[in-house]
Amino acid sequence: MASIESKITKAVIEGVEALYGQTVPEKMVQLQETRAEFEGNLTLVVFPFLKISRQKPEDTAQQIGEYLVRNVPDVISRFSVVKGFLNLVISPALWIEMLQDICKEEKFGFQPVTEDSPLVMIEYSSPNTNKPLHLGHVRNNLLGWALANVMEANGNKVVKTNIVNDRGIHICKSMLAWLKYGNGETPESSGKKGDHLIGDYYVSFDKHYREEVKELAAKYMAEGMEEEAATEKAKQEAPLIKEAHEMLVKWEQNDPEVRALWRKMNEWVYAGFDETYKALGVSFDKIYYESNTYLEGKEKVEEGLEKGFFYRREDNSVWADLTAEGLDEKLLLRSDGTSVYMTQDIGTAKLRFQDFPIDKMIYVVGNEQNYHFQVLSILLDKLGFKWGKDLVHFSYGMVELPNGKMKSREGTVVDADDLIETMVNDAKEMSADKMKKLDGLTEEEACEIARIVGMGALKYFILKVDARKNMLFNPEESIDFNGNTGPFIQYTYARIRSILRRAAAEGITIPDTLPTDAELSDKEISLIQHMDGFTAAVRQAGTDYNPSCIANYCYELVKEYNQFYHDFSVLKEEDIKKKIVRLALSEAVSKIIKNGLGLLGIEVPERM
RNA sequence: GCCCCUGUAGUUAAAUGGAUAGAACGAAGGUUUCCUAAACCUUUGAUCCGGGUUCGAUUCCCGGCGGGGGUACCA
Repeated sequence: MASIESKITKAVIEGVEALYGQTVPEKMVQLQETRAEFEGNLTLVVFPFLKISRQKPEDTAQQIGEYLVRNVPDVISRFSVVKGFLNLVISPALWIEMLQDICKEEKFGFQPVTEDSPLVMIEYSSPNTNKPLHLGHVRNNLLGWALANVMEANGNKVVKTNIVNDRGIHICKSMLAWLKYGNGETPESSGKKGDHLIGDYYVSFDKHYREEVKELAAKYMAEGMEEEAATEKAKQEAPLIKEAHEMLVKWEQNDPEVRALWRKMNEWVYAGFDETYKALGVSFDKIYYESNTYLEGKEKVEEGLEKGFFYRREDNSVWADLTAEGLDEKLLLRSDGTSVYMTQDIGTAKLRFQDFPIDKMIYVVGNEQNYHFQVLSILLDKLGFKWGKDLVHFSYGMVELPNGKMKSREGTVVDADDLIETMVNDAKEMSADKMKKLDGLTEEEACEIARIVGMGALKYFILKVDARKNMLFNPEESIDFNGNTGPFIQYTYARIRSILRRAAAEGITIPDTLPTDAELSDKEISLIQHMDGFTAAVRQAGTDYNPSCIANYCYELVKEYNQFYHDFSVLKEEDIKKKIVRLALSEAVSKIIKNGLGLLGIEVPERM
């Protein structure tokens, strides 16, 4: 409708000028879909013009309507006025034309990427290497992947990147526990996925550490300390944590043994992550490791110090004073010279800037980091990164469970691998009895469909929610395959494909030129009109950085098609023109579903 | 304390400042000689409170109340 809407917008602007002698900005022309209870396809809201026309809403609408029918009769065949709303009936031939465009265009609604397109880098996932991925990571990965697709569909060159937090005290904890309690266990010997193996040792460390703290605190209390102070001291003095710190120091000093173990264990974790990423269907163009970037960050901070952006305190720690920007002072280097989170992000930025001519940087990170990115933006800008000031923190909400927040220590995390397996298995069970109707499917094909549907359910469940909002993940509801769910949309796709296969078998294909004089029912027009909304949904997802509107759009479209599907027969229609139009409609809907879900990283099955 | 985000049916969640707030799940009922019933239809039920701007406010502004997050040597 881009074309229809812009035609009308132009005509309205001309009309207002001819009638009332004033040019109005395009923004004032508000066109919306006509509500089902009134006749018409598009509705112009005339309230904004009242000040110019100096007449009653009804009269203004009537005058504009008459002007349009007179001047663009090929676009608008007739109109009606309800209060301040001018309902326009669009000429049927235009709808057919639009339908044809949708069918022809392979990537309907997308903008082409050219050499001159801006380069957008998207960072997402960003795991720690001491534990497997959980539900929170799943939301991050799905959003990051979808956002990358959306940016590309809006005509940007996209580089997907991951920063792996592969160093620090937490990794040392896993390493230490493995040395102490591991008996040389490996992924091969235990049959565990590498990331789960390491995660288990992280948990094991925590368990032993807490025991030590408890004992030590009891000892301090026996010596007369208050409970709180005793616990605090015990946390710092426990032998295990001291050992872990020693290990971290050795790591920083490049101790060969520690480094070798670190490398070995990280490799196990990466192998595990790769499996999970593959199952989620996400990938990266470039992976950065914090062990390579944290030193760069220190250098960059020193540089900023020399230039006078930052200052050093008496205890040797380095700070940025952001009070002028209305923020606090922020630590950049600890008094012992070691780096913090912010330092590492600055170093990573430096490397990225060296590697790519980045025009825009998007960080997909949870909303608990809002303040961090506000500060990072200012710091990068000060340090001379041209994209620093406008960096986008794609800030998504937490995932909560019915019984509260996820906490790894309390064992209330939902593991990503478990979740994926459960979803796919449920899809398999679900389809087992439905599959009877699909003869000739091999076991392998049935499994593939179950995988597509199970993952579709999971992805859609997460992506349909506004990214900024915290969401509740109810494991039972997420497996639902009815209602506003991925499988519901996939099912419609499969049915349409089935219709098209049958039509092809009957020797009916959609011609390059659709019959422009075919009759269209209101439902068919409304469906074509909705299809065009896809373009707007893709644009909006790109400007708002919010994939959820695409998910909701697809659902609306499918719902509408399903009603159509039940009211009309596509294949049994005798009027060949109508039949072709309905086939074209079905084809167009299936194409949009495929493109739309594709943006979300959801596959569509040819049959299910 | 200060800063940021958020508040819509029992639940999960839509709505560039536009018409009677649109769905899904749940609950109750109905539809299949018909292109895939994983479908469709009917019934049930909601904008936290108080002001303001506007022809018009779920949306924007101010003040309460509720929920979440951050808050300087954790990442």
